[in-house]
Amino acid sequence: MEDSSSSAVEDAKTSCPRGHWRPSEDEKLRLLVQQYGAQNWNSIAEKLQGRSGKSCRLRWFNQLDPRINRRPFTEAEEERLLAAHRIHGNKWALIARLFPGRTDNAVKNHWHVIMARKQREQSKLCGKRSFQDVYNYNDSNYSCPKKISSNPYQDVLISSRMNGLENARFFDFRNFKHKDRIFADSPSTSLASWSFATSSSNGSPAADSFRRDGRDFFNSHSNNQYVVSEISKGSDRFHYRIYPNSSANSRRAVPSNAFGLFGSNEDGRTKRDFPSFCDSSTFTKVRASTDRRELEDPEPIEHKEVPFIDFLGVGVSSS
DNA sequence: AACGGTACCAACCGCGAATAC
DNA sequence: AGTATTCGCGGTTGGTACCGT
Repeated sequence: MEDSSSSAVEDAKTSCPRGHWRPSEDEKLRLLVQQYGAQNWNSIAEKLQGRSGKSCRLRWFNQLDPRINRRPFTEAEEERLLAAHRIHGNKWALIARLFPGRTDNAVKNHWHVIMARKQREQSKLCGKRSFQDVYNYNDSNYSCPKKISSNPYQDVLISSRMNGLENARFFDFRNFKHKDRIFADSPSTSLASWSFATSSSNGSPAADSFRRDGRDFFNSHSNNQYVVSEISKGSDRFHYRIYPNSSANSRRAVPSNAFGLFGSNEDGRTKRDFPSFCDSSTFTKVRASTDRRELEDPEPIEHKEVPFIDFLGVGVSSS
C-alpha cells in the first residue's frame, strides 16, 4: 500500500506533507537524530522535505526512539494505567513516566481502548441499548450539529417527538468516566443558559472536577466551558446553540463530536440507566447517519407533518 | 467475495511553557 | 524586560486492519 507505483499518487504525497511516514523518511530521520541528537527539530526538519520540526519530533518520540516498548499492554499494565488515571486524570505525559518505554500517546490511546472495551462489556452485561436504539435515531429526528469553522459554536436541532427527550439535556461525553455517579448533581432542567463541565483545557486537572475525597461527582459550576442557549423553540422542535463559555477561559471552539443528549423518564427524574455513555465516535456516527439537510435546507422538514421553525433564518445570520 | 461497520492507533493541531536572544 | 523560537502536552482526526454479515 505504501509502495505506490503511480507517480500521480507520489506527487500528491510529496506535495501534501500530512500523512503517514514512509520507511525512507524514517531511515532519514534516524540518521539525522544520530547526527544532531533528539533536539533542534527544526534543523532536522530542514533536511527532511515536507516534514515540520514538530512532526519529526513526534515521529521520533512516539515511534522511532529505540527505547519505546511496542509490546501490547499487559493486564497488569492496564490495571496500573487505570489506577494512575484515577490519580492523575488526563496527565498523560505524567502517567507515561510511570510506564518505562510507553509514550504519552500510547498510554492515552490505550486508556481509550480500555474504556471502549469496558463500555462494550458493560453494554452486553446489562443489556443496555445503544444510544441510537433508545432514541430511535433512524427516525431522523435529530440532525447533526452544523460545524461552521469561522463561528466556534455548534448548532443542534432536536425534535421533541423523540422518546424521552422533552427534558433533554446536552452532555459532553468526554466526561463520562465515572458512569455510576455522573448525574448525581444534575444541572437545571432548563436547557437555556445551562452550562456543563468538560475536561479542562486550561491547565487545571479535569479529574479534580470528578473525583474528590474518593468520591466521583459532577461539578457543573467550577469548570464550565460551554454554554447552551436556546435559539428557537417550536411545538416539536428545538434549536440550540453551544458556545464556548468565554468567562471560563475556554480557548477552543466547541468540539463537533463530543456532545450527546440525555433524557429523563416519565416522572421527570433523571434516567441514570440510560445509555448515556455513548462515546463521541458513536455519537458522531449517529449524527452522520441522520439527515444533515435539516439544518441547511428547511424544505424536507416542512414536508413532514409537524410545525416547522425556520432555524436557518434565526441562527447563522447573526455574525 | 464484497461490503459496511468497528476498533485501534499514528499523526496532526492548537496552545502554553520554557528557553534563547 | 520583551520578543521570538522551540519544545511539550492534551485533544482530536483520519487511515487502515479487522470482523461480521
